[in-house]
Amino acid sequence: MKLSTRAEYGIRVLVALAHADGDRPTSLAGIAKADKLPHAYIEQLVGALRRAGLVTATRGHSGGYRLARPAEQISLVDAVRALDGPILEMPCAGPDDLESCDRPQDCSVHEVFERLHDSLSGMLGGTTLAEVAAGTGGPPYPPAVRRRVVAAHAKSQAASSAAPPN
Amino acid sequence: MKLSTRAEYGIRVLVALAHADGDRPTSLAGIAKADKLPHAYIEQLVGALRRAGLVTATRGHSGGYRLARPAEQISLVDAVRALDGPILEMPCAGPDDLESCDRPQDCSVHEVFERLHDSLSGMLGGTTLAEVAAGTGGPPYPPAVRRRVVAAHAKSQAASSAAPPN
DNA sequence: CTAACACCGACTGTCTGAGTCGGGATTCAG
DNA sequence: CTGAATCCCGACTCAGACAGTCGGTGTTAG
Repeated sequence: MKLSTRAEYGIRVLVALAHADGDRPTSLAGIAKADKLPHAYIEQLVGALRRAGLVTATRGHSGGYRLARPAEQISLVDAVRALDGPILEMPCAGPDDLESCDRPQDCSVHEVFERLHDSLSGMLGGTTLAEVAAGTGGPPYPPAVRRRVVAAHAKSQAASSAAPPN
Repeated sequence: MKLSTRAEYGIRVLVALAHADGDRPTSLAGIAKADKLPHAYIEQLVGALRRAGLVTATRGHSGGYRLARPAEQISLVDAVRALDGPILEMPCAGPDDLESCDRPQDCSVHEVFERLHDSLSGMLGGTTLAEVAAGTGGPPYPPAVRRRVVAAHAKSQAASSAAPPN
């Protein structure tokens, strides 16, 4: 399980744009240098972001990119989808394509994938660029959830004999 | 973002074992045929599961595999870790390796990855084989969470101009 | 002794992710 | 009007991982 560098870099760029959100566009070259990202590469990423309507570009001298909407209205799920496509790519995840699962009748795993998908897109969809840029890495996610998550984590750690971290 | 087939098949095998949880071991050949999985392949997967202490094997004629612990005590996160390694593989996710992030100071994205990781391992760690096998795809996850997740999903769908499903 | 099973290392093919390259189109400054 | 700074785009490369396969060995029950 991993997020592609496309998504990662893309988000970094968006965050940079959210930060520099003056009225003048920001050049990719600047972001690339500041964040140590390969310029030619993020160029193509940001193309996807533009086509998805998340950023707007102004060309020519002293041109650059701007967020297309205020950072509070751009969620990470938008970014990831624009860059990586489906959030969870599986033969039979996703809330819609329940039928594409070719396993005979009782595909019990199916529901797990769905929940996984929901979990992911819920978390990503619930986080806006503004929050990330502000450093408050996320929305007011009730601490109870966090606690439960951590507890489950710890429990399963204990259960497994010698589970490696991560 | 995707789960490897290793993890998927591995979970399927585990579920099969949980189902057939009599006292006699179950042969891989049977599972492979019943579930239409490549025999030679899951053989190596199940090796990993054994080495991780999730299943035990008995060799020889009419041998096979058994769950090493009751299905209620095996969570999906155990399985995925045994099969795929780290739950979320990133330069700078994971609750522990915060330092491996080489970005200068303000790696704001960092926290996002951590939350993503928590979200994933929380969901996986909170689901046991028994629940999956029983078809109740998960623990008594409070419906409130599910609702919030779906709402966020819908919201972000609406926000993006024409976001594709999944 | 043989068939059914687990076990193992090595091997292969395909695909995708991560980036590069070279050029074109646009705009602004001097 | 020339040149520099941008965005824009398609084509290309290259390495590594993933998904399997293969051939053979060890072990046990009937």
